Amino acid sequence: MDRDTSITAAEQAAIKRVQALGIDTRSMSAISNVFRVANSLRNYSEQNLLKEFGLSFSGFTVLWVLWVWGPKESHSLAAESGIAKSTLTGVVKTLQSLGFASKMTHPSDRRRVVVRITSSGARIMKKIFPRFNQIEVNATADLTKEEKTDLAHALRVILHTVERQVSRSDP
Amino acid sequence: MDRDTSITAAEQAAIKRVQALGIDTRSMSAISNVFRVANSLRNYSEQNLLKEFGLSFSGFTVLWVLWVWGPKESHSLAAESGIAKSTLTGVVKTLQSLGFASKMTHPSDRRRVVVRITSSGARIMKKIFPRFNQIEVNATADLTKEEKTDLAHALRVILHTVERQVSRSDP
DNA sequence: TTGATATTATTTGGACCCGAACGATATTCT
DNA sequence: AGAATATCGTTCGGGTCCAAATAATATCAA
Repeated sequence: MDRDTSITAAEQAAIKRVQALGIDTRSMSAISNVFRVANSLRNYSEQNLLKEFGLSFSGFTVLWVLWVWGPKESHSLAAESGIAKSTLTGVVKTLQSLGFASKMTHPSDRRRVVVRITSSGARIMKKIFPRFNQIEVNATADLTKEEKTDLAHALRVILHTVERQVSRSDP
Repeated sequence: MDRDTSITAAEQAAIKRVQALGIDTRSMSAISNVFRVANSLRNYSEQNLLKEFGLSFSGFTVLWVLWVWGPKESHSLAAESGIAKSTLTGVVKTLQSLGFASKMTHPSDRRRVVVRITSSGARIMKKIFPRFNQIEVNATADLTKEEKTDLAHALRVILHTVERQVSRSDP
């Protein structure tokens, strides 16, 4: 089957709407489609995979970070997961109630908290992640290897650019 | 300046963690970076632009859809905005309180509701959107025109692929 | 040593987010 | 026409999401 590469009606309407305003539609198309794909895949994986284990996308992300990195302190766990510290408190509470994560106070600083994945959490992760990856494989099934590599590459460039701007406006 | 195209430490750790599990790391890298970029840009634009107008990213998206398409009924407005109908109720309520949107019952079917952008909302949108586009331009500043086009293209292919899968598993 | 300052995670308040249940309205069937 | 069915948007309950305020602990200063 020929793959479908057409611009959606929404994107066409958007371009038409802004073309008189001096908008860079090339950048707009690139970024707006990032949001569309992320949203679509987030919903899809929550519905068709994560729901089955009582996990939200954020819960899955946090668990994934713990699985990849091992035990982590709250502030870096939140940063790595892309959520605020205050949000992390709630997400970890949910993960604890599911038995997938546990908390302990830092051995030398009682303000700090170390979060770790439980063996049950690791077992679940070993089951979920291949299925999550299958969603990733299916989503990119109509791209060639080179296109996938180029896609990841371009997104990394954007990520570095944005992070540089964030850190510059941070103080 | 040479652009930074390096893989982040997080991505390296992730690849190392799953390489023994038969995971397709190429697809993983492509998709996980979509999430990272979307999350990063969403937070950035909320913090540095939308907050100033009392808008959430979702509120901005809904207003954008109304601006592009004109008045819309709730169900299609929700679908086009990528949120659930129940979520839309609250978001529109917020937009109303800001004076950016208004609701009316459908002329021939009193179950339905038609949402439209107000003139104040349109005025705000004309102010916000060029600035939002500037964020998009900055984010993609280190990509060539061709790379931006290819990026949008690849993302559209993914979008079509995912939507096809969704519609197939829908009933 | 004790008071001031800084750095943790948590709580709070309000918005978002979803699916499921609900009530109102339309449509279809007999 | 009247009853059953379908289709709207809203409400509800529970989790996520954030910044700002708070509480607990650690560090610095005098």
